[in-house]
Amino acid sequence: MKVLTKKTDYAIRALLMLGAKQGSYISAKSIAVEQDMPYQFLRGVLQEMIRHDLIISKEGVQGGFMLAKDPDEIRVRQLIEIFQGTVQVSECMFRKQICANRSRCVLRHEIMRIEEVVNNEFEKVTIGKLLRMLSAEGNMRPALKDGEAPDPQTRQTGIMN
Amino acid sequence: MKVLTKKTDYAIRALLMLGAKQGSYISAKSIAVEQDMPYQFLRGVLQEMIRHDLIISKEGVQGGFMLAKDPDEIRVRQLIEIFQGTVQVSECMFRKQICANRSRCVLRHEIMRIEEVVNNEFEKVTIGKLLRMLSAEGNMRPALKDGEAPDPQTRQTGIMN
DNA sequence: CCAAACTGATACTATCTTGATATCAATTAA
DNA sequence: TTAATTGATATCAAGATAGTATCAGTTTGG
Ligand code: FES
Ligand code: FES
Repeated sequence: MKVLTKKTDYAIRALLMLGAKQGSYISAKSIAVEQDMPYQFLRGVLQEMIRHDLIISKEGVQGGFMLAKDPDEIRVRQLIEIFQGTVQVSECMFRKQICANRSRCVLRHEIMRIEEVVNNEFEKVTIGKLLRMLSAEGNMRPALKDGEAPDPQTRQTGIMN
Repeated sequence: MKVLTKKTDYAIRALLMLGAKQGSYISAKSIAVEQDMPYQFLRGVLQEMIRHDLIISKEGVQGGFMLAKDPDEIRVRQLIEIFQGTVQVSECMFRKQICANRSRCVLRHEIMRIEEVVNNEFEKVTIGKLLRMLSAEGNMRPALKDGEAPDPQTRQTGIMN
């Protein structure tokens, strides 16, 4: 079971980059290069976030993207909703035979409670919170220079594979 | 985001049927018919559960499947693990640039905590618990007779669509 | 003004996961 | 002995996710 898909993953990381340089426009290309994401794919993700008013854009030379709101108001929960849809229990359980009364179904009840817990937790995690953690712990890394290979050390330690 | 896949869904429902008639062998066919599941697909699910010692089987005429343990010891969590694998946060986040130190990463920390909460909750839900709820609330329904159409009333009310 | 650096929009392809089917051998009860 | 059953496995279909390509429109700096 995968909690975060690539789109959500890329979205969060892109937002963190924008959050780290608030006030200036950052191009999709620079994000893609620095964070090693597929350019066109990332662009789609960014456009989706524009539609949801999380970021704004400027076209043309020197254009790019910028946060549209306070990082503390951008919640991972919303990102998950945007890119992965709301949590669904199962297409269904217990069709005909069982569960004559849906509202009283235990399993359904349990699962909806769990769903709520998960949502509440992701609600608490904001881009702002993540940004503060990153800067506080000095985890921010310099971008790769042109043609430079990613540090293999980093690949193994700092990263979830 | 889908919490339970078809396999887990079918597994739970099959186990409930077995649990409702403990001590006798129930054939895959009768489960498939009664619960309206694809026969061969269900068989795969049942075999997987045999491999994990949740049920036992008897071959040949009058053969079928039977619970291998107390319903209270069959946990939805284990079923999810069997059919959907353990919860994965994301294939990865924050590769090169960010998260030099994986163990200190906020997001990772948050997500793992959430994962634990979810697992704990599903751990509590057992087949036995579900069985008791079902019988207590009179939710058990008679099987469909040959060629009989599912009650449309039931389709709309008793069921999660 | 024009070329280059950008985003907007959208269509397409590839890959992976899930869901479903099909087949054949082995077993067992009547 | 035959029909009902499971064991094992191979294959296919459908859907979701991931990634690519293209072209039109906008902006800026020379
Ligand atoms: S599981 Fe759907 S109503 Fe009970
Ligand atoms: S998200 Fe992977 S280590 Fe932080």
